[in-house]
Parts: sequence; structure tokens; C-alpha cells
Amino acid sequence: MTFELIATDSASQARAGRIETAHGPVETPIFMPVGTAGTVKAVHAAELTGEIGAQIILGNTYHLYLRPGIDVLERAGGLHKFNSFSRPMLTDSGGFQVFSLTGIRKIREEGVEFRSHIDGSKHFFTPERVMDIERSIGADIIMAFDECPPGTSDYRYAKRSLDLTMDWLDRCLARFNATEPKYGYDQALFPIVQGCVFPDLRREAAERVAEKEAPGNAIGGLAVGEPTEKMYEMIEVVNEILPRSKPRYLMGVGTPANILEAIERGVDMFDCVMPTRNGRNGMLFTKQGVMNMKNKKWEYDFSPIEEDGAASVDRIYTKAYLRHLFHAGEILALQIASIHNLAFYLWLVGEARRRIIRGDFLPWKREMVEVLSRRL
RNA sequence: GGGUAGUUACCAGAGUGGCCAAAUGGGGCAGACUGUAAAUCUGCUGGCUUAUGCCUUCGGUGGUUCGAAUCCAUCACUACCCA
Repeated sequence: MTFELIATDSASQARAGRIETAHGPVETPIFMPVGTAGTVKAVHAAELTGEIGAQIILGNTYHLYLRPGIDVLERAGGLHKFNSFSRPMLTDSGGFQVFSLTGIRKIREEGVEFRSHIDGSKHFFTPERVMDIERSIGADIIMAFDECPPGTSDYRYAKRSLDLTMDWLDRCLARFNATEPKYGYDQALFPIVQGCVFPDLRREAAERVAEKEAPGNAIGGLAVGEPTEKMYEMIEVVNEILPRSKPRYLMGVGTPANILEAIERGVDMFDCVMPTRNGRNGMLFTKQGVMNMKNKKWEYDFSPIEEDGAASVDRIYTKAYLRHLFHAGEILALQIASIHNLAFYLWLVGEARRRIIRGDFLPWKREMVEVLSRRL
């Protein structure tokens, strides 16, 4: 995997770049739709590469390991072949599940003991095991196994958690370097910067991560309960240290405004369940603001979902029809909303990229952040 | 013509003397959702701008009772059965 900087914004830290992987290019800044269980929910591959314009999607190590299981994925020839998405992919390590499945896991120095959320069976993840699984899944970019502490963690816990994550990173790297890709193409391992909301911990983490000279670096443990301003502050602290020549990935973020703010601060890659999950729950992001499609106000609104929207569904279907589909519990509602939101997110980062290259990113960003907070 | 069962909030439906403005579902209205245990979850859903408060509701009318959605009488309507 390689990364090339195409343009940098003179008025901010924003950059436009290009990642090359064995499965093709990724133009940054980029948003990566989340496909936890090997599928971006309610969207099929042709729509992802077609009107959504997804260049890279996510998979999840924990979920894919439990189902369908590593054996199936290996015999399929890796996740690309299994789910028929031939563009780049990235797998999260399951570190976030250590955080979100609280109650059915136990963190130890050696690793994490999980109980399957599916059948309650016991599993043990170590950094080494996670690397092996991510090799078997075969994504182009794979994430180190980390602990993602809550945004409300105190300093003591944050420090201990960071040390654990850094220790696990060394073990991930050792295993990664001692093993080969399984399907004949290169994989890149991204380390993750933790440290909660404490600038000195974030600085320390960023320095220790930068030392590894990985092909790309991630910022984790944000948008997990801390104030948004803290998140922006942490991004600034970390990006001062992470190398400019490598892509920076802000994990799990976020709202369209979060993404623009982070791009301004030098982040290149994003993923978030928000466009798909919130879409399935009736929330649509548009260039004019946010709509709750279940609301009564759309009942007789026969205008297109979004006149100048990025997806064809925006003009094919009306607001009244989409509201009807949500009220009727129809599957098509989930599909339309997911396609629309993902296309919007991809448009957003694509437009940011064009603006960075053209040199007028900041004024556009300021206007968009204001517009995006509107509720229609 | 005779008999039986029934009529409760937007719908279905529980409640058979005070703990009932009335269970539960559905529907409706709104909100939440940030590396997906999420096609999920939460709140509200008679009126009174707030209420451990007041007012009006359980087919109609009249009654019994300190007190009635609940008991009695009567009328109306609905369903089924017998002629």
C-alpha cells in the first residue's frame, strides 16, 4: 500500500491524497461505509460501486470470525471473493467490540475473553490471534488490536489502557511481520492512537505510534462519550505528531460536520455506521440539512427526496413515498435511505477533496457545517 | 316472533363496586443513534400550557350506593342460534 499527497490546503491542515492498494486506488479524504458482517447493510455491491461511489469498505474481525467463521472465509479465498466487493477493504480488529460488548468480555494483559453475542460461547482474542484472523479475512488494510476506553475514563484508566494498547501493538506488529498474506496480495497494518481526552497521553501515543513507521495511522477512542470540542482538540494534538506523508484514519467518526472539522485538521479517512444505521431508522442527511423521514410533515410532500442529491434514488423517489415506505415497514425504505446517506457522505468527502485541490476548502466547509446542522 | 352473548380510548382488547383516565398489543406523534449485539431503542398518545391537582369519559337514559366501566331497570344497536 502506498500513499501520495496530491494537495495541501494553505489555510488549514486539510489534504488531498491517493492511496494505492492491490484492489485499486482510494482518493482521500475518503469515507468508508461500514460492512461489519461482510455486508454494508441493505446495500449490494453494485450499488456501492455504482451510484454510491464507495472506494473502500469496512469489515469486522470479531463479527466475521464468529460468523461465517474463518474456515469459510479461507475457503472462499478471502472476504473480497466472498462478498463480491472487488475494491479495497479494511478490517477493524474487534477492539471496538471490546468496548461496546461490555458485560460479555474480560480484558486481560494477554488478551480479551469474549462471550459471543450470538450463542454465548467463549472466545479468546489475543493480538496474535487477531492478526491471524485478519490475514485470513484478507482486507487490504488491517487494524491493530486495541482497547477503546470510554470517553469518560479517568486519567489512571486511560493511561493503563494506553499502555496495554501499545503493548498489544508491538505484539501485532511482531505477528504481522512474521506472517505472509494468504491470498497473494499485500496487506497494510495500521496502528491506533489511544489516550482518551488527555493531551499528554495522546501525544505520547502518537509519538510511540509514529515510531513504528506504519503505512498509515489511526486515531481511535474518539466520539465515545467525550465532548465534541475535546475530540477536535485531540485530533489537533495527534496530527501534529503523526507523519504527514502517511494517511490518517479517524475511526468511527462521525456526523457530516465532524468529518469536515476533522478534514480541516488533517484527517484523511473516516468510517461510521451513522449513514447506514440512522438511515435505516429514518434519518436522512442532505445538502440542506437533516430530515426525519418518519415525520408527518412529509405525508403530502411529493417533491424528490433531494433535488440535487448524489444518488439516483434521490430523484426517482419522493419524500411522501419514502415516508410511506418507512411507515409501512417496507424493506425498500432501508435500501433507499442507506443508498442516499452513503452517496451523500461520499459526495461530502469528494467535494471536500475537490475544494482542497482547488484551494477554497475552508469557506465551503464553514458554510456546510452551518447548513448541516439544520433540521428540515 | 323466541333465545343467548355482547356494546370500554384511533383500532383490537383486558378490567365485573373504591388501588381506574382505565392493563396489553397495534396504530399515531416525537426523540435518540458516531471503528453496527441496532430494519433498533426511548418518551408521549381524553382535556386542562405545569401538576402526588382538577374536569370529562367505558352504547343512551334513569336508579341503587358514601362511592359505578363494574350492581339494577329500561331503551337502542351488534353478532350468533332457534322458528
